Parts: sequence; C-alpha cells; structure tokens
Amino acid sequence: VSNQEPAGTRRERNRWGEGDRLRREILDASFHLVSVLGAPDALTIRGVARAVGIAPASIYQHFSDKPALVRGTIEHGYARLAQAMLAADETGEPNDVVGRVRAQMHAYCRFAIDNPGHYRLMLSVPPSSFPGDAPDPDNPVLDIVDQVIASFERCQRAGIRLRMTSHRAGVMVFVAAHGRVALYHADRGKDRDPEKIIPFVDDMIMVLIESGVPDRAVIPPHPRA
Amino acid sequence: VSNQEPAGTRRERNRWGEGDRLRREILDASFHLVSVLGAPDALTIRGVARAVGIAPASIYQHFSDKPALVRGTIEHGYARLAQAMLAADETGEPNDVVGRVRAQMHAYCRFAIDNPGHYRLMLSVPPSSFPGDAPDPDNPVLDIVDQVIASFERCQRAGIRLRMTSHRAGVMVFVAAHGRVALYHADRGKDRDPEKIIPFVDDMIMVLIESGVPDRAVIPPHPRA
DNA sequence: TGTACATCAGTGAACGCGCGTTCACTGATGTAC
DNA sequence: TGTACATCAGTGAACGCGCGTTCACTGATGTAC
Repeated sequence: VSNQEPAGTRRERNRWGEGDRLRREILDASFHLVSVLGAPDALTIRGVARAVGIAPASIYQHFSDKPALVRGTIEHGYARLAQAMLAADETGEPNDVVGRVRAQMHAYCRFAIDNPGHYRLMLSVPPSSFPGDAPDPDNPVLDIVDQVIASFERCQRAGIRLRMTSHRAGVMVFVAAHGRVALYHADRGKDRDPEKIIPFVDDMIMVLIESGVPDRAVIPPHPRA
Repeated sequence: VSNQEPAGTRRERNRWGEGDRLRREILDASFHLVSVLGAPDALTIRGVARAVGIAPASIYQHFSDKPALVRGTIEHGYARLAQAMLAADETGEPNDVVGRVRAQMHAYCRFAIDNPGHYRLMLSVPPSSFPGDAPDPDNPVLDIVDQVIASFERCQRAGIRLRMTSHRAGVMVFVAAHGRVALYHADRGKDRDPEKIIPFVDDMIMVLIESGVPDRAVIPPHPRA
C-alpha cells in the first residue's frame, strides 16, 4: 500500500468556512483507496489520513468514528454510481426506452470495471447492523436495482413485451451485469477481456425482450396492468 | 465475535500420526467463522485459534503464515461447493439434462444462502497476487462456472436449443444466481425472502431455453457443432 | 524386557507493529466593541 | 482604528489493544538396540 500523495507536497489548510472541503477530500481518498486501488485493508483512519496528507486526528472533525467513515465512503460510492447511471439514462433519445436501459447498464459496467474494490464494499453489510441497532431498512444497492426495474416498466408502458415481470427482469439484468464484472475481476487468465462485458449485458437485455424493439414513439396504453 | 467453543470444553490432543486432523479442524473453524457467521475480520490466526480451542502458535504447524491460512480456507469452501453441485447433478434422472442444470443451481443457491460470508471471500482476489508473484492462472470460481457451461453443452447435445451460446448461458445463470443471493443478503427489509430465489433462478434458466423441454431420452447428433 | 532416544502434537510468553481514539495544543482568521 | 476574544482548521504525542510471528519448551508416544 502506497501513499497517493507525493512525499514533498505540502497541504495548505482550508480557509475559514471551507472546512467541509476536507470532508470531500477524505471521502475521495477513502473511496479511491478501497474502490479503485481495491485494497479494503487500506480503509483505516490512519491509511486515509496518510493518503490525504493530514494527521489521523483530523478525520475526527468530520467523522465520529471509523464505522462512520466506512458508511460515508459507501454512500459516496453509491452517489457516484447513481449519478453516472442517471446521466446515461438522460443522454440519448427519450423514446428509445430500450436504448436507455442499455445505456444505464453500460454506465454500471464501466463503473464496476473501473472500481474493482467497490464491488466488495458495495454488498458488504454496513457495520452498524448489530442486534440492538436500528433495523437498517434499505441498502442503497436496492435503490439502484429499483431504478433498473423502473426502466423496464417504462419499456412495458411503451408497448414492449418482456418474457417475465419487469421486477424480475430488472433484478436479472442488474445481478447479471454485477456478476459478470465480478467474474472479470476474478479472472487472471487470458479470458480477461473488458470488451466482452458490454455485449454480454446487451445480449441479456435482448433475451428478456420478447420480440425485439417495436415501432418507436408509439406508446399505447398499458397492455395489461 | 464470540468463540464457538464453550468455555468449559477441553480439547484432547490428537494421537500419533493423526496430527493432520487438526488441519481439518482449523479449516472447518476458519470457514465457519468467515462464511457462516459472515465475519471476515474474524479470519485471523488468533481468532481461528480461539474458535478451535488451541494456541495461536499451533496454527503454524499446518499453515506457514496467514495468507496460507486464507488460501486454505478459500479452497476448502470451493471444495465444499463443488462437491454439493456435483452431488446434485448426479442425483436425478440422467437424461433429464435441464433438470440437472436446475438441480446444480439450486445446490449453488442453498450453499450461498447458508454461507453469507462465503460470498465476499469467494470473489476476493487471493492475497498472494503481488506484482512479482506467480501469475495465478485460474480462480476456482471459474472452474465452477465451467461446470455450469458444460451442463448447458450437455443440454445442447440432447437437442435443446438455447437463445445464446452455451458459454454465455452458463455464465448468465451462474452470475444471476450469485447476484440474486447477494441481493438477498444485502436486503434487511421486508422483501428478504429466501423462497423467491429458487423460482428466480428457474425462470432464468427457462428464459434461456428456446422452446421448453423436448421429448426426453431422444439425444440426436449435434445440431450444428 | 528394558531403556535411550527421536518424533510428534501442541504450548506459553514474548516481540514489534499498526490500529482507533483522546487530549491538550497551535496558529490563523474572523467578530465585538 | 485598535484590540481582546471567539472560532476555525488542524496537529503531535500518547494510550491501550489485538494482531502476526518466533522461540524455547513440554509431555506423550513411538522406535532402535
């Protein structure tokens, strides 16, 4: 594990009222350590402080303890991912509902490819879930799955038939993409090719659609529900 | 984190020539800690020693260092999983090739449901992969995926048509099941229902098959390759 | 059969290290009057 | 305008802890002669 700050660089402190900027710097460094470099052991108060170039004690001005830092890092990662998927959805033609599903999933794959360690962090149970604690009602990953499901519902409203419920289709495409990238990261051999991931996901989406893409811009009333 | 040995129990040492039994006990305890209890932080030399009821130094008679213990634990887990899937494949009627795919995947789901922590351990890059080390040619997870792919190839040889290549179908079913269980484990809310997992996987398999199950016991020559 | 020795299975105490966390502090920048 | 004070942004040193690892050891069980 190496510092990402060159040894000579000297941090200059933030000015009055800009103390919150350090919080972002901490989260960026923390996310970078665990997600991009893929070193979950580096997600320590001291490790993050080293990466940012501050004293370990300075972390405590922004995070009450280590679990709070971990939670913050996870939320930071999900916020980035959700934003990337939403941006992909909004690019492209509004009526091309299938293309928008694909664009979202492509954005997901790019994010997952670029963030090997995010994968492990993503589905790790938040460390606040002790028997006595709050019931932890929803994991942010479920929000992202819900967004994919909503995109399939939009397809159905546009008259596209799926081979299963939109809920199930959304879950399937998401977990298939997620797992496919995980397999890519686990592979150290010759089959490790990022170019194969996008076609895989496209194929998955097309298999779930019954009869290809119908005429665009024709949005009939709900077929059955 | 709690010991799994009741405090009063006294281990009696193994007899001459049976020293290897401790190795199994260590692996069982290590696997149980990280996979069943889902506490990856408990996979420590001292933690495993506590669980087994031995001195930390005793671990070193069977594992040269901590990475060796981690590798051993991962291999132990894969061996169990592969055995469970193979056993499921061999149960059931030999000609029911689709049923055998389903049986294997059901076994996978049961294993993954029962071993929440295995999920994280499974796809973690083995800690021996430093730049200078051996190239680590194959991750055991790929062997399991290959077995699923082989089962789909068997389906094709039996005359069943798939909506994609058997390779892609095998990867899809595997990663879909894997991800679906991961979502189940990540869910702390009301949708957390293990009964929904098997139908999900069955649905996935059926979607990949073009026209249902043809007449059994009729195994025509290879359709196209 | 006895006995010296080798091997086996495992231990107890110690080491140095990095960790999370606390606490009193420092110096710069703003505000009250 | 000056000046006392409050606040901000962040530090340095110390603490106790659990970790991985080493080392000389202990007592039981086997083997050689």
